[in-house]
Amino acid sequence: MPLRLATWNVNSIRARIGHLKRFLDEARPDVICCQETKVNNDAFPYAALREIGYRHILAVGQKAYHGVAIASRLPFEEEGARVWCKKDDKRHAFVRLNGVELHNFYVPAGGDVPDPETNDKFAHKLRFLKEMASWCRRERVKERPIVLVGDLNVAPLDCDVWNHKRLVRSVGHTPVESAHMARLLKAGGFLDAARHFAQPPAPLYTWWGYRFLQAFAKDYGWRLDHVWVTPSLVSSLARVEVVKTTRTWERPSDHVPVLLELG
DNA sequence: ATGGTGGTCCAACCA
Repeated sequence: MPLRLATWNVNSIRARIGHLKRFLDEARPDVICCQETKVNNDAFPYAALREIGYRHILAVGQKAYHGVAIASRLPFEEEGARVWCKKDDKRHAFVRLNGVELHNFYVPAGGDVPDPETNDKFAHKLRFLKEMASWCRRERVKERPIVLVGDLNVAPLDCDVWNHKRLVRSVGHTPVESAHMARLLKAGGFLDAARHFAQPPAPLYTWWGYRFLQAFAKDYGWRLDHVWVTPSLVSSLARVEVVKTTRTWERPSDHVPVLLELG
């Protein structure tokens, strides 16, 4: 039975609930993983999602910042969340469904200056990626059927940003971040599923910033949102699609959804 | 070289 999964940094699930419902109606994933929900669990829009068939919901939220959620048409066989870097800032949730473990991450953005000595946010980001890698080794992630998705806030390849040369010193695309991500991929034995279908040097982006108004029109994008699978799931990979159209909707999230289909 | 916008929640932080 095919399984359709989506990941989307919605940049506030309450501000984006209309877009989220529209996307779910059009793309019809079985499961959606959201990041930056920016809402406490007691104010989470459970009813709006249950009304359209996503009856199983795991919200891991807090007020104003961060927050992740998983909403599903299929029941969860297990669910949970983990604290990373000893900061309980709601950046991870996981469920098991159809025998597949699904991990939803929101990696710290890292601030403006790519120097861990002077910028605590950048140091936190690197620590977070390192801790993810040691978790992969400790939990023997590569031996299990796992899908890891989310806003990982790193565009690791030259063709993951609109201008590599110009952005190579910018947070999100520095060599040190790309190296951390490469080690994480290796530690979990993950395949970067989006790049399985859109091989370099094909450009592929999931985020176009708000600050420059023409960013989307000029395709000044970054690939910050990722869908990875462990080796036992590689043979069932059917499709990955970046759904750019949501970025054209009124008052959009700066990120767009990524769809993953396992056949 | 700089600043630009958007969300949360009403000042200032984060992205």
